[in-house]
Amino acid sequence: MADFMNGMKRTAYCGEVSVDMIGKELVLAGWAAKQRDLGNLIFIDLRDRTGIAQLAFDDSTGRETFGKASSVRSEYVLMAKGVLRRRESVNRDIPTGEVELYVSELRVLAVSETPPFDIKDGIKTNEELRLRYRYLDLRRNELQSAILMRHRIVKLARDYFDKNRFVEIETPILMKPTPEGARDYLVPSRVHPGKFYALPQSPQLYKQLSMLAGFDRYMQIARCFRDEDLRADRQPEFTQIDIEMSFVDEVDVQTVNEGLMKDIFKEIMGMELELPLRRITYKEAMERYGSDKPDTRFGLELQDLSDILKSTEFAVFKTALEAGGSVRAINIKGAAATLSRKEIDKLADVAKLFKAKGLAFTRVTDEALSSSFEKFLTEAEIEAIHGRMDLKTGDVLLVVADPRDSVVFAALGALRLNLAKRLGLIPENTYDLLWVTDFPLFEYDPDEGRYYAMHHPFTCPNFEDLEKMETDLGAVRARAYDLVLNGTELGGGSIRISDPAIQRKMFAALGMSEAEANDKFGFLLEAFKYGVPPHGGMAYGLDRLVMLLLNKESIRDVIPFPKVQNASELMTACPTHVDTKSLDELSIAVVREEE
RNA sequence: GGCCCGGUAGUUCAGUCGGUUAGAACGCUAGCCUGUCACGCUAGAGGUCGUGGGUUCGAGUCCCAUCCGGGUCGCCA
Repeated sequence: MADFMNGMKRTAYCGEVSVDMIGKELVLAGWAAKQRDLGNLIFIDLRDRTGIAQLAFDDSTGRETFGKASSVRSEYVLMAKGVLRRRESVNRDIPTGEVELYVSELRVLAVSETPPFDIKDGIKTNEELRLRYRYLDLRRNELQSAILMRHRIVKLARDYFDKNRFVEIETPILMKPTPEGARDYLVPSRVHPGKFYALPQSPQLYKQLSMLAGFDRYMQIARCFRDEDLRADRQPEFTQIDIEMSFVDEVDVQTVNEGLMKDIFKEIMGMELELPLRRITYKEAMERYGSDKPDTRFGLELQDLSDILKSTEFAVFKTALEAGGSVRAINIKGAAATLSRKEIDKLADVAKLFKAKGLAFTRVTDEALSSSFEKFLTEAEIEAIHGRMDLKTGDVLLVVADPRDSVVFAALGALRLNLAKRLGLIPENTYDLLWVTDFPLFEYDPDEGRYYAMHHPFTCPNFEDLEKMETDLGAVRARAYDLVLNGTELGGGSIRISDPAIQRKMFAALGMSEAEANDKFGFLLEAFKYGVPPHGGMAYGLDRLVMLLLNKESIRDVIPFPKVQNASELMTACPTHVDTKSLDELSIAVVREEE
């Protein structure tokens, strides 16, 4: 049976014992990371969340205590009282390596089975196993420091916004389903058979109503839920740092958030951020980087060749241009040596993944120039392209043409990232933070044949584009902005519509009747009759921020208890079946279920 | 829903052209060991080769299906 803790109180953390505590009697507590039994001499590495301290036992140690020490195995929970002394041989690899606790009393508070994998940093264990035993994986320093960084960022954000007179307001977790946008997680109502709540995809409407209520500056560390497929940087349940402000324009919101970023980079990373941050428009981001979340840590920028080729006879380019599309290219400087014909064919597969029909190229080596398309062009066209692209010996030019600009951007944008990674063009330990502004208000869905709100239907149009709300939806710009870090969207926000007339235009543009708008958002429209301050806000993905700051590949590495790709949790094995009684109470009949 | 990658002792992996008793390291168990810290030495245990089916004289290896995990496209207002 395990020992009790009675009468013993921890007096120090393992990682914090130091030479100036030598001679003091201390009580340490933690997990046995390692036991080294040398016969008449035993050492135990005791681990807690601050680090490791060495416990020492020898033949002057009481027989019972020595016996316990020799029975200790990995992950036993121990409490040890003793006097801190200088080690006979110092370990320079750990901060506490000059001292050890010479133990007079040892309590084994809990034994442990041999853990299914080693609990140490840098292990290469299969993630499935680590997730099944997440509580063991979380004992590792690597994960502990990620969770600690989360804590520090959240604390810092709360302090920062408090200092700037923001109020943290808790918004409901059970709320009205929102039919547009991501799929909702639904929660059945027992009291209202056949009716459902939804978990929030974001506290959007409540934070806007908080502005209407006069709180003026709102913030929340908000848990959000989206029932969509997962990715390395996407979980069904995630955390946002969510804010909303009244009597502000875009720059006011951005300025407050830049201040937070500056504090985070300074306090967490020890880096000075230059403010104001760089701003580029959506249009420029797409044209130069082929992405609305451009990674600008490296070049490989896109160039438009459409004007040079406007009267070309080459069918591939000609049909793209005649249909209103474009021909664009990137020059991969000096890559001819590394990119063989075969490699370029593989790049074509990448482009095809993004619906490009093919990838045209020119490869210039010392020996020869090989090109998939130049034989179809005139001398003048070739010369103009080489000039604009600065094409020299050793370079590889990649060209994508398509009737849809979006395909050209997506394909070249993906190639750009792919090549930068492969060729090692991305500098390490560089954090490139910028605003992308002037997003389009609408996005066309060719399948449905209609426009959707790119952000959400409460995003304010740019006033200069108001008349286009009736004539040219695709050209209307939104007062929306994204914060981008190293090619990942960290957060986004907008100035909201506070004018009922503009809101009506918005719903009309989305093909939503007045009745439909009232049914879905009636409470908001009603509220907006009673004095709406101009307002706007922003939300950041906390998980992504921590992931990027720690240079992790996956968001799972910074979430304490994450879900796997099929949205289940391996440790508790949820979701799960529920008993018929529970379903009956909810008036729910299951028509199809998983084994 | 589509495509791609992976699954062999507790863990990380190797396993040749389909061939006889499936290996290594670490971990684990036992014994010895007074300055270790990747302790050392000796001995030992440990396998449904993800699962099911098929081809074959013979399958970890080939084929089909399926499960699990990862990446990605669609999706993510």
